[in-house]
Amino acid sequence: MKQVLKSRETQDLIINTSFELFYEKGYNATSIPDVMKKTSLSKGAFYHHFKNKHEIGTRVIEVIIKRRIKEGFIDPLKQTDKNIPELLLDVFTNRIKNYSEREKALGCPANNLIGEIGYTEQDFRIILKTLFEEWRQALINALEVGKSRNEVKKDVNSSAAAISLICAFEGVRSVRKVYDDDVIFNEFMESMSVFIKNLGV
Amino acid sequence: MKQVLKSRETQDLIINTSFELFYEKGYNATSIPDVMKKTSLSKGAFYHHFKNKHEIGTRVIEVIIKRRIKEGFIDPLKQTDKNIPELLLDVFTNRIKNYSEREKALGCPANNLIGEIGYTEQDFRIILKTLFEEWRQALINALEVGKSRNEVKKDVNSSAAAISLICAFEGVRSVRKVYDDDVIFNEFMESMSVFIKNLGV
DNA sequence: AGTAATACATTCTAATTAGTATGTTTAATA
DNA sequence: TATTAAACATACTAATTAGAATGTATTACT
Repeated sequence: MKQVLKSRETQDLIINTSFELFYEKGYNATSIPDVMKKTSLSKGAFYHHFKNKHEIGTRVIEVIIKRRIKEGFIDPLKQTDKNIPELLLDVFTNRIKNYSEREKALGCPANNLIGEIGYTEQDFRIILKTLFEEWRQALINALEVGKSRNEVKKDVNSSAAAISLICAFEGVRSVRKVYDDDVIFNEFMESMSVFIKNLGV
Repeated sequence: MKQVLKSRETQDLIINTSFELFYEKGYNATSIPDVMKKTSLSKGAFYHHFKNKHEIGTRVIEVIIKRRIKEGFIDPLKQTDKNIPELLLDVFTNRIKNYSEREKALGCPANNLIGEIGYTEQDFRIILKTLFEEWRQALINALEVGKSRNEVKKDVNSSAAAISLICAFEGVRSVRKVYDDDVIFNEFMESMSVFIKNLGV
């Protein structure tokens, strides 16, 4: 097999496996031997491709977590031909409805990582900030389009509403982890729906 | 010094120190030696008073985290002589305004712990669930009192609104960790205020 | 074809960890 | 006051960890 391809494949395997373990056990509770045991590769393979644990942490955020949020939350917001309040409702509630039991129980990978960030690991914070900022801008843009088409009230503070939507969503995924119960999601969606309708004209 | 008093004092010191380190570095990233170095006591002292790390984890949640949420969020909700929407606004926004830089940067201790919970550590989850449920009930009760006094719309789903308030609050403390910026809190409070006002008649 | 570089595997070290076993001192009790 | 038990401290073990050093097979290059 071609070297560049093989190398790429191995790196992807390590990144994906790391993500799975970070998601299941947390970043700090996952060791490099843990990861490499699951890949059936050796420790040598890891340190050939990555400098240290911190580097795989950043790679996981940059590659996997970023992709998940982009595909799941940011890209769908670009369908600005749709009615904006309806689009928002759809993005935030349908996403929740389609979560697997595993995703419900384990919460949001990005949010879990944030929970683990203290004064150390500021690098992770910076990358996540950029990602959240992109998400926030996509929401602001959608709301502004909505205003211009008279689908969203003119007096809505788009930036504030955008932050609130993100916070509420991240919050419910945390709280749902504690409850381990679909009632939480259902009641949250009801309130979310009221909140979004109140943004509309 | 009396033995029971001395013992109690030492346990409190270990619990408080553990909380501080769990809060700053996270539960998994904090070791027992870390804690005991900070108390200036020995490892022997720790294992004389506690069975293992898991036990100090549960004690920290039961004693410190529970007290913080009770005093900061649940007890204030019992002033049901006040106008309910105003009370809610006060509890949720004033709390945020008074956070220290440290508390802003480190987020909510309960939420951080939730982030670290995976399939393992289900014990932590159960204790936190009871606490959140108490919080939720206090909110539901306040909203129901508000309805009975015609301060809150009759068609508000109290349970759903309660969950949303909790989720939004936990969410903003997560997101604020990422942003490291007061703008987030200010905009969140604006949206929170709109949401709460929409609950009122 | 011969040399070099890459992709790993194996082996090692040094540090850190949870937890135990065994002291020693201080306070309680009979 | 003698005995006991509690509150620690010290010293240990065994496992796990991050990461380095070194070896080997495979691919790339000249």
